[in-house]
Amino acid sequence: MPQTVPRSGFSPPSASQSERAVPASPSDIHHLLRLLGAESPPEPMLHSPPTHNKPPPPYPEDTQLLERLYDFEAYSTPSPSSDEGNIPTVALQPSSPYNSFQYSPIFIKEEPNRLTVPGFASPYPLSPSGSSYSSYNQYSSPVPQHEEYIDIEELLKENQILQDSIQHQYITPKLEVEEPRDHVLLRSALEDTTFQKRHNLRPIPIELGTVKMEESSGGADNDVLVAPDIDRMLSMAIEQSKRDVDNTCTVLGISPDPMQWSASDVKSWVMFTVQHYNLPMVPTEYFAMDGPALVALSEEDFNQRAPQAGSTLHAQLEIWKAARHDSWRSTPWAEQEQPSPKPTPVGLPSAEDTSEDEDSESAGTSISQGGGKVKTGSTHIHLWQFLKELLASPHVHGSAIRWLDRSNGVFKIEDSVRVARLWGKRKNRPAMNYDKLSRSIRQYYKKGIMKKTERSQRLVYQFCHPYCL
DNA sequence: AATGAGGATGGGT
DNA sequence: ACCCATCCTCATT
Repeated sequence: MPQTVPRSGFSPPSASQSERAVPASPSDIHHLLRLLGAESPPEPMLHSPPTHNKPPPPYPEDTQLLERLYDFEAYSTPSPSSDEGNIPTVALQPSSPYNSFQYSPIFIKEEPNRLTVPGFASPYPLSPSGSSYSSYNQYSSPVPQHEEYIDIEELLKENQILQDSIQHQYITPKLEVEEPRDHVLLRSALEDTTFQKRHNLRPIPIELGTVKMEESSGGADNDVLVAPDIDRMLSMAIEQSKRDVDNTCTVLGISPDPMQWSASDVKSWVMFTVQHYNLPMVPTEYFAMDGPALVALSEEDFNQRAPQAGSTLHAQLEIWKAARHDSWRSTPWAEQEQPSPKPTPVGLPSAEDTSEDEDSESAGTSISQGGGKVKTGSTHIHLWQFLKELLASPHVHGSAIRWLDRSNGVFKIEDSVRVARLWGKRKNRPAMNYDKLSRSIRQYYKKGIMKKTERSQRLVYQFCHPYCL
């Protein structure tokens, strides 16, 4: 049992008692910082089994995990046509949908086929034809491309302002190392590297001298992080993770409550998370289930389905589950503003507790504080432009809408409900549905923006030139 | 039941 | 005027 520290104004969202333990002794911190500063990552066991006696499962890539945590790309913003967003992440795809339609073929990593593992029979076998698996090859894993560089002076300036944040960012992985099993929530929360990505930073060791707190000039040892500071750091890290959850909700158009997810939502979430953390591709057949079923899976279940990505997926799901029950839940998720230090929304009765979250997703401007904005985009966007935006982010929306024939502007709406939901969110039309959306699309026939496909197929539309360019 | 086609109407810009 | 959003009927899958 790790050493614990008195809780002081920090309470992880519905974390079990075992998850509340925080390693905080000076030796721990020193050890962690040393590990952080070292170029070689610590034990490749970010998601190691509960006991240290047990040999770690094979995670071939985990020796580079720490590095990956600083490298992985963030999802792109869904509305490049608007410049109001300021998401502190590096766009995965080209930033504009109007010049980014050719994604180069990218080889993706794939989870080894668990069906070949002796002694394990997956309840979610590949489809008979095996074709459904390959259909996701287009959702390529991100290719690290650090094309964003900033002025060093600007960076230094911001470094000063955000010094606390920086410390959090760098300290987090160590806690994970030290607490491989516990702090499931924190483990994932602390994986956030928004700041690094924003500034194209490499992890650099933080000298303890710079970590000391302004207020702790008294008798406290300069080399010691006092408990409240750690609490504060963890709290901020969790806040960041909440923002990520929130952003992901908006981007994917799914509820923040995994229990509300449909099978399609689960698929989207799995794909997104795998992509987001640069994990090996997971056959979505293994997670062909709805939200409640997914929630019911144990970590072992996750690992069986995805030996390399399972732990992270499970940890991420823990975050979502926890966030669901946290204080910020009372805010309609589609327009959540992140409660910064004070998470108590005033005057907001928690009446709308559960159940109809899926329907309460009124559109919103979604501007979150602190960690950046949820890019919602302009309300005055045209439908055809919006559809192209979604099409331009196959890694995010590929399960909802995708190109069938890019060169001819033929696309298919795979999830009419979600596309309509996203459209309604963008246009601030909570009552939007596919019936109305499709009516608008059909208006394009007359306007020459779209046309009927030669062989009419359900949910398949085609842009006219030059709108498909 | 979900989707497609298209008329009618009204609102917002 | 334009672009939907909404509601509607009827046809098709």
